[in-house]
Amino acid sequence: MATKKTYLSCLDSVKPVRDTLDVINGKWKLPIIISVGVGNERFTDIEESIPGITPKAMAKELKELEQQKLIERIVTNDYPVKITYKWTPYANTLTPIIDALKEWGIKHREEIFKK
Amino acid sequence: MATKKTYLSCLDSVKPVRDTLDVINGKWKLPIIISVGVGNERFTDIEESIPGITPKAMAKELKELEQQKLIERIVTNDYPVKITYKWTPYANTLTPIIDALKEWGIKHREEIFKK
DNA sequence: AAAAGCACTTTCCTTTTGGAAACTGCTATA
DNA sequence: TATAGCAGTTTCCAAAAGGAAAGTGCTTTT
Repeated sequence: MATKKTYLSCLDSVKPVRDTLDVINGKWKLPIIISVGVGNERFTDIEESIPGITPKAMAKELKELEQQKLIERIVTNDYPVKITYKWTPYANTLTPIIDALKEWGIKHREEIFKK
Repeated sequence: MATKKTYLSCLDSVKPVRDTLDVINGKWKLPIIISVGVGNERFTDIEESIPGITPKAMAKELKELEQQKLIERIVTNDYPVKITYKWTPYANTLTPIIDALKEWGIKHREEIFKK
């Protein structure tokens, strides 16, 4: 009889982690979420607050974040038309992730300079 | 006088978050870390425990995780030579991140099915 | 002797990501 | 009237990521 499946299953963790990564992956999604989170609402303000981002990346990522209901695009029909971006309530659920990533990044930088 | 810098700075958060993302980015790094974390030690065991991964991706990501001192590659000079992969102590510092991503993934899936 | 297991590597190819630069159409300000 | 600001779009291109499939060299099991 063939011996099989010597490995241990880790799908309980891997699957939900991958579901999350599918939403927040990429270089720019979390920086944009953070920038909007601190109060930047206008396209150019968000853009200028994130060093290195291009308007092309901005537009693409903002569209995806809108579809995922994490960022809301609001058009006010005053003169002139004003476009603002805001967190949806659902974006708040990401704060534990952002905090964990931020804390690790700070410690990691210390760790690197220590050596 | 020109009015400038209407945006709010978010570099305090964006920079460390990006430092972290530079380490754990990509589709496979966290799944591999999780798999090794639950006790898979052999190349093929890790590979089989992560649906969809190829040996090519495995080899590349394992090398990077080794360089980053998150996974240790251990060669035992018995007959036959045995190669095992293990968490370094530093990998333990990632658990808050993994937990946060896992929890969000579980809730997100519920959220999607609710609608 | 043949087949299977282990730990990978190699080749080929497609898709995705990323960046630079210029451009658009509208409005507001100097 | 010219310039600047806003919210993007478009083009071009290079680099990176991702996947399928086959191969390698060694060992162990049947």
